[in-house]
Amino acid sequence: MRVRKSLPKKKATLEDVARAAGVGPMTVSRTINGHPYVATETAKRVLAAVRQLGYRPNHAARVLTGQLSKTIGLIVPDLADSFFSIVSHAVQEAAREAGYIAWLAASNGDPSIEEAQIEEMTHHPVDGILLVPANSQSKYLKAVVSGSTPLVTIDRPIDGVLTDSVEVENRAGARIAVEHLIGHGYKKIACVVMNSHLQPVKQRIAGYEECLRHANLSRRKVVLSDQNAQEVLSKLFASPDRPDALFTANNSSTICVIKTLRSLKIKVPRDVALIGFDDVDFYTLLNPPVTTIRQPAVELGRTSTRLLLQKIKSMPSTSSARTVLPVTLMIRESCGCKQEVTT
Amino acid sequence: MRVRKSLPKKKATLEDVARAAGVGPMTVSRTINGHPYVATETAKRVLAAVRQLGYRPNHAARVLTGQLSKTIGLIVPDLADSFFSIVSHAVQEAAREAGYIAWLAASNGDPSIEEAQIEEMTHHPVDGILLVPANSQSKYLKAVVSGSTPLVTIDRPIDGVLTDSVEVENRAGARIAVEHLIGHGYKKIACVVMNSHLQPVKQRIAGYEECLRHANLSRRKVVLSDQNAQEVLSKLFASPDRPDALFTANNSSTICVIKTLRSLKIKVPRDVALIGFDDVDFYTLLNPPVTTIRQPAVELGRTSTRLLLQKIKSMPSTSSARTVLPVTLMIRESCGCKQEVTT
DNA sequence: CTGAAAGCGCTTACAG
DNA sequence: CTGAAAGCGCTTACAG
Repeated sequence: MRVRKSLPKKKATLEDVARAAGVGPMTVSRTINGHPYVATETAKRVLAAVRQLGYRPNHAARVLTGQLSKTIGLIVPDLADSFFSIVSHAVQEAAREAGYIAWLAASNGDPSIEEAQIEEMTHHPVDGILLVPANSQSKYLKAVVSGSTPLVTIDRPIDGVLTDSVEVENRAGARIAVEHLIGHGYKKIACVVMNSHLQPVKQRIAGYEECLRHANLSRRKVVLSDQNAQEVLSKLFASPDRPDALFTANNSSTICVIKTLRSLKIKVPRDVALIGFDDVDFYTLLNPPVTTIRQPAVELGRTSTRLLLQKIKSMPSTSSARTVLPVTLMIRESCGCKQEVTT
Repeated sequence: MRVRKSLPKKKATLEDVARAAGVGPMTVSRTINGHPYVATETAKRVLAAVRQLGYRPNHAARVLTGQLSKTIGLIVPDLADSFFSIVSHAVQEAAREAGYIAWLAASNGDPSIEEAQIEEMTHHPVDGILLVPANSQSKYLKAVVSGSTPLVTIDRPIDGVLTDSVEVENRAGARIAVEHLIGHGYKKIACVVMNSHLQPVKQRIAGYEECLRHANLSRRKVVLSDQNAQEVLSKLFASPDRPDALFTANNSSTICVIKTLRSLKIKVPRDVALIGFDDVDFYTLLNPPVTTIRQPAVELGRTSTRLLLQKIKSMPSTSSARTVLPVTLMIRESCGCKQEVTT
């Protein structure tokens, strides 16, 4: 813990330090920035003065002279969402460890808010932006990609342009889930989705279909909204070929389905099995505990931050790449597996 | 959506605009900042030039001349925590609406990280800081409060100094919870806590004790950790006067208790009733749904942001105040209440 | 209503 | 190894 006699009214400037150390401003600047060619003796005097005055370089002045701002922007649809909040926390941490500040913004999934945030960030300026695009088709985003601010997308790519992106194995993950259901002997596996316009969800659907086609089983995609869930699912389960298993392709659909099945008195996994994509801690507390595909949220945050920071250092000669992170099947009970009650 | 022919390599400066508009730099500055005394005709020309050049004021330059940075810092223990992530989202939103940037940082509950973050923020500088203190007793924090950066604490006060703080009715909320349990006829109500060093938790315990003292019932405080939960609770329920109801004073203890009771085959509410402090969406999905005291997380974020922004505007003549937000009893089934299954 | 001057605190060349 | 000069892009007084 630093001790300070009294909080100085005016913050010390580089010149103050120079005067106190009896050197020129440049020597202070060089010392602080770890430049070579500073006599060890001089450096000591400067450092002493810095400590004594509690000097901290003025950020604005540095930026004004063309230095990096050491700030990255992160834009997610919703900071309160469990998945994005984990990603955000990881980004914040990785940024801090690298001496970077994280400017966090939420778009609420609104492309116009997203655009305004990006405009602000690029002009502020930040050194780079981490983005979970609200709309993959956005023309504006395409233009940003070819702009001068390094950008890395998280979870979702931008259509039609080559960007650095960090995603998860959506397609393969869906296949793993569906294969597991097939392994249980289920024949009528339906895929339930909300927000089916999102890239990752589309990929999960593709994985689902691919897998069933392979197994020669019939496919059935059910698009849900919070409003029509009751009606759609009750119809689905009243139909002659009602499904014996469900693959819910994202968190919101998993929750919606669980709620609705309960009110319809359809028991999981007795009446229908269930595997969801995207894991949430609370799923272990549900009855039955929900089997899911877990996404590496922390890794997503750390990896994308690292990538962006690299890109910032090596601009503009960098080529873009897609990084795909593996997912894990978390076997619990909603899929039909039994599980011992262990502590 | 703004259209740009080509992304200009160099950003336009105020002087560029002045030249394009055929006026002096000051006139541009005044126009942009909405000062009076600019001829409407001139203003029009300036604005046209601004638009045409895609001019955006340079933030660093403004800050360097002593303007507000229009940035506030928010430090929470954990961005991934459901409660703090909701608060953070609200802060971010309220800040954006006011034209402010939110610099989000997580302390991980570590006072030394917290201190480093605050130092960085104050020197950056930010115009103000929103803080969920990791350690209420910190000497460092006390010093910060008397510093020149406006500070508002969220959820937890700083001991021994007068700060602006926005909290919730911890004490009264606990009383409401315990009174509800008493209303059910329970006589042996234990209070289970984790992290009992935190101010809000202490207040909840105080409310619990106050209420039971009033009702002339015996008190019993149980301090839990994830490691000893199994042992402590099994002992508790093996004892002759085992509790017939539990008040879990925070989210982590609620979850830990629910998990442990399950593995001990103790049914809620049949064998023991339960009310938790701090509500989480998922509690509605548990069996039984958990009755809780809900904290107004969004309001906490919005109110504290508003307060901080006010303080920034009116510094330094402001007096400090504690704002206490009301909580709500969310009656579900773990307390012993029956509930119709409604959609 | 408008503008030229000076300065915010730093850093990048340029000279020693 | 060290320093004086100029400038980053804006704004605050100060003059008209």
